[in-house]
This record gives sequence, structure tokens and C-alpha cells, in this order.
Amino acid sequence: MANAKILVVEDHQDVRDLLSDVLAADYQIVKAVDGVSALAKFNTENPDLVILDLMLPQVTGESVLKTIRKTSNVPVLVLTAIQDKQKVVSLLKEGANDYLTKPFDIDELIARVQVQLRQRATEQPKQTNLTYDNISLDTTIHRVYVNGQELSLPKKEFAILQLFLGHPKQVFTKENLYETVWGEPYMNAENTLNVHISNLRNKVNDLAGTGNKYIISIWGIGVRFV
Amino acid sequence: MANAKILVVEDHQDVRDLLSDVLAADYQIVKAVDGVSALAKFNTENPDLVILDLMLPQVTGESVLKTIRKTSNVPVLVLTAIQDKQKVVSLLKEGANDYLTKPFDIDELIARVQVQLRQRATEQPKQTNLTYDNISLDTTIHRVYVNGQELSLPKKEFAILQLFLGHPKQVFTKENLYETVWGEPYMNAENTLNVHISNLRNKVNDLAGTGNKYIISIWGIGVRFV
DNA sequence: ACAAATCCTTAATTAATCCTTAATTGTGGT
DNA sequence: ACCACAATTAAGGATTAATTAAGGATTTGT
Repeated sequence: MANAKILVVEDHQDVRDLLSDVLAADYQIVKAVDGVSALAKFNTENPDLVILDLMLPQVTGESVLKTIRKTSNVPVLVLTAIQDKQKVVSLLKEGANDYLTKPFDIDELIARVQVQLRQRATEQPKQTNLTYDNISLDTTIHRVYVNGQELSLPKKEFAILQLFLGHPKQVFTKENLYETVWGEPYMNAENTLNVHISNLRNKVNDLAGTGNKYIISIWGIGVRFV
Repeated sequence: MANAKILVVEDHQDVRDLLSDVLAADYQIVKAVDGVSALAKFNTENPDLVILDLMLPQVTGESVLKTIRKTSNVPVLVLTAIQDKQKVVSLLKEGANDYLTKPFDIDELIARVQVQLRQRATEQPKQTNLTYDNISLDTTIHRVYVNGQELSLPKKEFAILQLFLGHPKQVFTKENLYETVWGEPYMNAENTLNVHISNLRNKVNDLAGTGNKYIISIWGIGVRFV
């Protein structure tokens, strides 16, 4: 799975840093230091995999696992310090997908992470739909519908529309918009953004009909979507 | 997964009997004593999970795993006598889903079997017959029909079409597609996937007629089947 | 075990689409 | 009417996809 997001839950900083250093090359890493923040991060970040240390202050790892399993089938890889077979068995039954005992071999960890993510590849994508008025956008299927008609958009235009739909009515400066979509500094005099907005506007308006103008520019300030 | 079928590949009779005794209560067991009979049984019995001892006479366990992975993504749980981390890592990368070192704890084995089967349970139920529009595909006899005409496809193309029919309209990235069908990391610049898609598209369109385009690529994103 | 057929991969070529640049035209504010 | 910014247009260069053909690997049949 390309660029998967991994939540690392570990209270010891050294292990946490080791994990995130090693995995950061291939994955997007989110860290949590205890059970409470783990659940918070889990809900907001929506990771594709969780690496969970069992020994946590306050809320235990088992409890975190249980809570996660109430709402999600995300793969969970458990780290445990003790070699306690019975605990391991009960963990696997409670919903853990795999475990490693510390100290773990880092190559094995990476391999096991890959195994878990590999299995997720064909599952139904999580539906993420954005809708505004009669424009809707599905990021996973990469599809846009205007008045029920399908509209296929190139990557950049799609990304711009996605940003607009996620924050309707908000005014974006050119700089703001460019840096979010392109991920590069603006260095003004980049007319390319204008071209993309123009193309996007044309396509949306063609399907929306009757001068419905969604993408409106504010003179000297930026652009907004209404 | 209720009443799943498990293929146990193990040359030592005592271990083989132990496994099948323990698992027989909950699963349907098929046994094999060496690599050759393992592959034969695998193809005829179509198991839901394989427990594979590495140390086999003649054809090794690694080789069996490789062969299985050419045509199937069935979960494979490897048994290994030696505590060799490097081998374990390479096994996981070659497609093994999990491993246990002998002597193994029987409860842990059962738990790990459950984990593997549980993950299959959330996926699309495996259908032997997939149909979309006037294309149908029968996995058991490895046949494809387009407009009632039979179409014989090589393994890779068949696997790709099977994936498409199982998830119509879903967009697959090249990486996603490749890793699912090949079971290997993508490492970009793999043109072979494009060639297979091209061939598949030609064959399907030839029989479908009148410019019916089923396999549609989305520029910069991936491919979908509609 | 050998030969024949089939399949998979690689590499090179061609095609399609997108992104950017630059020049031109349009628009609002003073 | 003038200026500064915005929008449009069209052309090129850059990316990505599709096709083709050839060689090597694998499978099949005898």
C-alpha cells in the first residue's frame, strides 16, 4: 500500500523514535505516547495500521485494542515485552493481527508491517465523499459528479476542487492555494495556478449550467468557492 | 470463517497428526507429506489456509510457497525449526503471512490460524462465479466468457480480470494492482503490468465488439473496470 | 527428458494527456 | 483613461500510458 499511514503507540521515547525513524522512509508516521492520546489520534488520523505497545501508562494496550476493535478492522500489530504465551493468545483472539516480543528485530518488524498492509490492498476503499450543492467528489474513486453527470478531472484540477469542497466559502489566497496543492513555495508570478482555475471553472460551469458560478475570485485577495 | 478448509503440509507424521487432531474440531483438514503432493492437493482442494513446514523432502517449503503465490493469495502459515531471523524476513517478503518456530505452542497456533481466517472473513466472500455486464468468469474451471464466447486467458491476465470483476468501478493504482496480483512490492518502472493490461484489453474488446471499453485507465491515477 | 508451445518480462517506440510558459485579452478600481 | 491584476488562449515540453516485438523462462505434451 503506497504511503500508508501508521500510528505508533509507545511510551518509551527511544523505541518510539527508532520505529518512526525506520518506518518514515516508506510510510507516514503518527505517534502517540499513551492510551488516551492513542485513541484520540486514531480517531482523527484514521491510520491504515497501528503498532501498539502493551505496557502503557494509565489506559493499557489491551484496552486500547478493545476500543479500536469496536469500530474498526484496522490491522493492529502488538509489541510486548514479556514472553507470556497465554497473553499473546488472548490478544490474538481479542483482535490483534500480529505481535512481536521486545527486543524485536527491526527487519522482521518491517516485514510484518508489509504483510499486514499487503493484505489490505484489495479491500474496499474507505469512502470519502465531499459534497456541496450539487457537486460531489469521491477521492478514493477519483471521480467528480456535477448535477449527476460524471466529470473526469486531471490531478491538479481535482486537488484544487477537493480543497474547495473541503472548505467551502473560505477565501484562499493564491499563495495559500498553490502551496497546499503543489506542496512547493509560491515564488509569485506563477500563472499556472490561474490556468488551472480557469480550466476547472470552465468544466464545472459547463455541467452546472445557467451561469452558476461556483468559483469566484475576490479582487486582490484570492479565490473562494460558493 | 465457518468450516474453513486447511491444508497441512508436514513430513513428520507426529506433528502432522497433532495438527490435524487439534484443528479437526473446527476445520476441515487436508494433509500432504511433501512438496509435490502439497501442490497437487492445493490445486484440487482449493483450501482457505495453508500450514506449511519448511523442511520437506525433495521440493522445499520455500519453493512450494513461491509456486502457490504465483496463482493465489491464500494465507500461508509457515512452520520453521530453526530460529533464523533472516530466513523469516525473506519468507515474509516472499508471501508468507505468518510463521511459527518449532516447537510451537498449540494454543498460539490455533490463535494465529484464527487471525488469518478472520482477516479473510471481512473481505469479499470468495465467489467462484463473477459476472459483470456480459462478461463472466468461473474461477474453479478457470474460464472466461464474453458475450457467451469462451475466452482462454493466461494466469496473470486471468488474475487481473478476476480482481476487476470482484471490484467493479473501483479504481486501482498500478501499484495496488501489481502487488495484489503478483504479491510483490511494486518498485515502480514495472512496465510488465501495462503489457498485461493491454493484452487483456485487446482480448476482451475483440469479443465484446462495438468499441465497448471495459478497462479504462485514469491518467496519473490508475485503472478501473466499468 | 526433450521439444514445442505458451507465457512473462524487458526494452524500445509511439501515442495520449497533462503541466507550464508566455503572449494576449479582459476587468475592476482609481 | 490608465494601471494593476485576473482570465483566457494556444503552443511546447514533460509525464505517463499503450503498443509492439524480441528473448528468456516456464509449462505442456510426447
